[in-house]
Amino acid sequence: MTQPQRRRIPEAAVNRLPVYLQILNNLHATSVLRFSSDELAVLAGVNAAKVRKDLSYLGSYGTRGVGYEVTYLIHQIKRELGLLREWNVVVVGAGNLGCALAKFGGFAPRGFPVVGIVDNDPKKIGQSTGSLTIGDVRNLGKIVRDLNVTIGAITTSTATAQSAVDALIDAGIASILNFAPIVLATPSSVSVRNVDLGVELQILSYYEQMRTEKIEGAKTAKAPSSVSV
Amino acid sequence: MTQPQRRRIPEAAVNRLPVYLQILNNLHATSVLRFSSDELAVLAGVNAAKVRKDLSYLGSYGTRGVGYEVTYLIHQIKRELGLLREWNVVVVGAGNLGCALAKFGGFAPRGFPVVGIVDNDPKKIGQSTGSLTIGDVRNLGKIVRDLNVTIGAITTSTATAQSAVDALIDAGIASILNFAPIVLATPSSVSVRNVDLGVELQILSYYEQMRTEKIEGAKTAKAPSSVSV
DNA sequence: CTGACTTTGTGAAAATATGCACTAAGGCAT
DNA sequence: ATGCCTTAGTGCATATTTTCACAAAGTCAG
Repeated sequence: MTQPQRRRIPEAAVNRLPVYLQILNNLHATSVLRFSSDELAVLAGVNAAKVRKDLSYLGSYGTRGVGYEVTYLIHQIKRELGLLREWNVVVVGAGNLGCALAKFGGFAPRGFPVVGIVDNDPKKIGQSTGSLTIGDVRNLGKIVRDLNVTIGAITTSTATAQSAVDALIDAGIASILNFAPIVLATPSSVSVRNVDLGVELQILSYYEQMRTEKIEGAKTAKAPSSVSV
Repeated sequence: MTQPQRRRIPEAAVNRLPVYLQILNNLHATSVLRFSSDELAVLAGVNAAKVRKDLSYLGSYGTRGVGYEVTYLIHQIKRELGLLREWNVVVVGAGNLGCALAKFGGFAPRGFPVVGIVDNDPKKIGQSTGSLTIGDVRNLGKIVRDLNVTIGAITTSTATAQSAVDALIDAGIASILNFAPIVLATPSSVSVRNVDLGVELQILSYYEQMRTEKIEGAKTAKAPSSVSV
């Protein structure tokens, strides 16, 4: 064992680190230099002990009696999340959403430049969207190789989403952001994050209904106040 | 206690029910009449015991030795999630995303019609997007009352998201779908679901980095294969 | 230098969630 | 009818996550 032995961070904590990072970036923008676990906890809407435990997975970067340094912690979270480098993204499916993602410049500055977009529709292939030209999904392997892509975003129709993910996996992609409302079949070595507004609305519906019933009858419903997707 | 005593469903199960529903709707569309917990488990990418336990929170609606009826289970999940009625949605923030949500007809048929959209920009107020006219955010209270809105979607800039949520809460809204990359301050009686692609990409980045390191060194990284937001 | 005060880092307890493995029930062939 | 086969429902063990509560470690005033 030559390396400083990287701790495996619990999944629940990994899901919160980007939120902390977001907040710390804001603090930094407003010239705040230091923060305590309590302050971050309030801003993130979580328990202070949870903040400390989450941050402790990164190492012991706080000072007792004082707190944490904003810029230093930002660096440590970025290091842990792999944000000290860029990860190139390819979009599969050049519909409304796919083109919007390709045009939207907001990801490049955060380290996730969209470097390619492909479709299977001959009418779309060759057209341009933003600064990109829509490629042929059959060339996905070459695109991934040539442009050093590591993340694939699926914005196809539901019907073609599975073949899109198959193509991405064939091309060697192991990280997928899926916008199609379908559960993709993937090997366990591949990470998939699903973004499905329908699912989110239905979850809200459940707790809304609980509240409605509670008012009418006398039930006990406890909804999670805030959930990060 | 007059009612048949509604069980409180664990949060983790609530998050999965919409996924099951999605799959069952597909099965129904392909004329499948029955399914076993095993079959649904494969399609949903989860453990069969988990499927059975999740479905058992709805009641005992399966038949041993046979399985579950597709249409009956669809009905039961909808009932539990509160999807037997419609929930009206108002969009706050008439930018690209907000207008896209207003125009996109995909939510109305799933029970979440977008009935209003508002903004604080005088230049936008009065213009139309899809079949809706952009209203003044200062009239939110009236809009919510008149159109019987229960869910608010925040698609404003990050800077105005908190005032948007304050306005929604003032108007009596308790279910919020937030697209702004910020943690909203809300009373605990309000449900918030956050949709933040930056967060999703950063989580993918973490596991991608783990894989990369694993290949170079000899580490143990275990990424969750698929996660529903 | 000392003692009061603050805040981290972390064991340990509590709460949730998962998954195994078995029992109970129903269908179906004989 | 009988008995085999299948699959739901669930008790229980395990794993994960959250929270508490306190010792350790630092700052700072005097």
